[in-house]
Amino acid sequence: MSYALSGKRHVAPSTRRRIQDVIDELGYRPNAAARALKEGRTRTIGLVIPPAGNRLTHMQLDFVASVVDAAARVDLDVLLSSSGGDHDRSFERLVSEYRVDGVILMEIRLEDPRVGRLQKAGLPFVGIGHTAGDQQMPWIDVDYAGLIQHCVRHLADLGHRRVALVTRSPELIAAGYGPARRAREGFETALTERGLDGIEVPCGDDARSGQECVEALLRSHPDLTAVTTINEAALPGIQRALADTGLEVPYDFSITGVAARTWAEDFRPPLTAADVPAQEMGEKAVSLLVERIASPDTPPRHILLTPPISLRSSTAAAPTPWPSRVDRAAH
Amino acid sequence: MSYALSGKRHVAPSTRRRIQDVIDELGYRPNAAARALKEGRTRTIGLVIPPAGNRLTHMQLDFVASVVDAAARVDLDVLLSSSGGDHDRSFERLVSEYRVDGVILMEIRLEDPRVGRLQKAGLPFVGIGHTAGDQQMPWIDVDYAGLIQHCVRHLADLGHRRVALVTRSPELIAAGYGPARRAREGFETALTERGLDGIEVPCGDDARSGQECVEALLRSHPDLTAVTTINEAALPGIQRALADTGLEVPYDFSITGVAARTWAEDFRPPLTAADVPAQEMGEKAVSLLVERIASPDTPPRHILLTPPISLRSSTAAAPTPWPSRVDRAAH
DNA sequence: TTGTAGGCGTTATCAT
DNA sequence: ATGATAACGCCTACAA
Repeated sequence: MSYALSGKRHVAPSTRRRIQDVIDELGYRPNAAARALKEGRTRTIGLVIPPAGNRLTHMQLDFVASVVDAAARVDLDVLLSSSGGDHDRSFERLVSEYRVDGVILMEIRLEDPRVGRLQKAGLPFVGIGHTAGDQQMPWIDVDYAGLIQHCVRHLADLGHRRVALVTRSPELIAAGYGPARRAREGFETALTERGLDGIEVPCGDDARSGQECVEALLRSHPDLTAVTTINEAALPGIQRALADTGLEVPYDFSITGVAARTWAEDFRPPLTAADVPAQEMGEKAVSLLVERIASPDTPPRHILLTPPISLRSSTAAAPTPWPSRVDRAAH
Repeated sequence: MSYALSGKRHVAPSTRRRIQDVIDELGYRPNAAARALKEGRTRTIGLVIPPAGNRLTHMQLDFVASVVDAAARVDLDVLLSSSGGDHDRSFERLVSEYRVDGVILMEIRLEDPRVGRLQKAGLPFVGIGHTAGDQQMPWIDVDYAGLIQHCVRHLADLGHRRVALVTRSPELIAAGYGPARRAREGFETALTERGLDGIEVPCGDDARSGQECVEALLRSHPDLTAVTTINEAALPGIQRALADTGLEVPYDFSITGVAARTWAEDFRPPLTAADVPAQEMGEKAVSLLVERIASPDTPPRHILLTPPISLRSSTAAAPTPWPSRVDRAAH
């Protein structure tokens, strides 16, 4: 077939013309599978998302969208696969049938069997999140420990003495979910450092859980004056529970944490929080993967993102314990 | 190669054993591209999502997740592609390089060039949403017209005389976005039918826009007592604008519309709304597509979903015009 | 029951 | 400058 006219070698205008006519007449379209077979690569990357049961958070959604975007920019297609749950077949197909040139693995667990699987298959991949061990793999992660530590310090500086950390669901924690674990580390570090009282509570990824969780918290710890969280989906519920209890943010109660920018800005009042740079993560993940595909034997790079904490309006000085709520009227 | 032992024909245990040994030793793994080339199908479907710029709504997200899920259940992979914006190359690759066996096309416009493109390519597809013309294509859609009509009737029954329809963004409407158009039809039908005053306002897909939009609405139409909407992303803003104005839902003001179940339930108070059955739509879309791929010449089926309107707590009798807000204290 | 050959559509190489 | 040919890996029909 005289198809080397994809610019590879020189061709006479007349021939080019003739070929074009044939293409038009026969409605010729190139076949990706044949090309993939010949070239040994698919120009497709796999994106492994958490199972659909656990609905994706905004952060994750933004991340997926930005991966698709970044991939499209370098002419890569994205094959979606949810792993975990009952359809691990999908993941297995991805890694074992040469369907993709590389994989982006979301929601890595501290001990994650998928990592070993990918390594055994020799398929290039980058993780979103990192495992506990020192496994040789490239990853991108958000520095939850540092961020939460920073948040708690901020609260301590404002005079809060007892703060709570609202983390993710019990199941996720039990499964060894990195961000939850590392948020805890940062939380405890800051607690010790500043001599604060802290309480950590797991919380489902939805408004209802957030509400119940904070209600319970306020009942059991009436002296609580601040919360920090990595659970953005719980935020509307947290807000609601506070409002229902008659606590006004930030005068009576401070909130801070890490969340997608939209959520932080949509919070009322706007949330003092580290804005997870989902867009940036998506772009970096793709370029890291592309790099990895090109040279699989380079030592893996790690990118730990520490977005700045945007000071908005959800944190303020701790209410003075006694007499309490009238104080601020005096200002 | 002697591995028609994928169950096709009978094979002696000894041979099978021998082959298995070789497989293990060489680390043989089947190659999807080769299979696709031979079989003439890819076992992959394409899912065309709106461009990442416009962040996906929860409805859309739920839909994507359920498509991935349903596809996995029948061992199909999902190739993601965002169309519109600047990366139409991605869409073009999808339709013209035999990368997928069929396509699910989200966010169909009333006049949508992609439909013609797919038809010309002879690629099976199903649309989420339908075009204006009588184009021969299978689709699944939500009956926005009927739903909004129903919502307005409900408001009329409750005594509301002037209601607003909060629709989607001006750009989307200008682009001929079906749901916006059809919501308008239903709105106007109900208005005429019941002799109500109505006003339709476009609104961006985010909380901020929702808030601004309702604030403007309340300024320009002080006698407004109810809103119906198809813009779920605007809901938090609508809620906020009302609260800021001191209007209590549902006593002073009623809200209803169509939204993902989560949003309706998370609304405060819980929203009387038609819950978009995203999950069901995803499953149906996949099975419609599979059917279509199997027999492309069958006349295309259409599925118009009319989910029931769940009566929750965001609608109530219109406040009596004069004297107004004290009335309900008397109850 | 098992081995072998040919072709799916592409592209790279070799010959013209 | 262009036409012919082989090979990527899988599947299947046919031969042994």
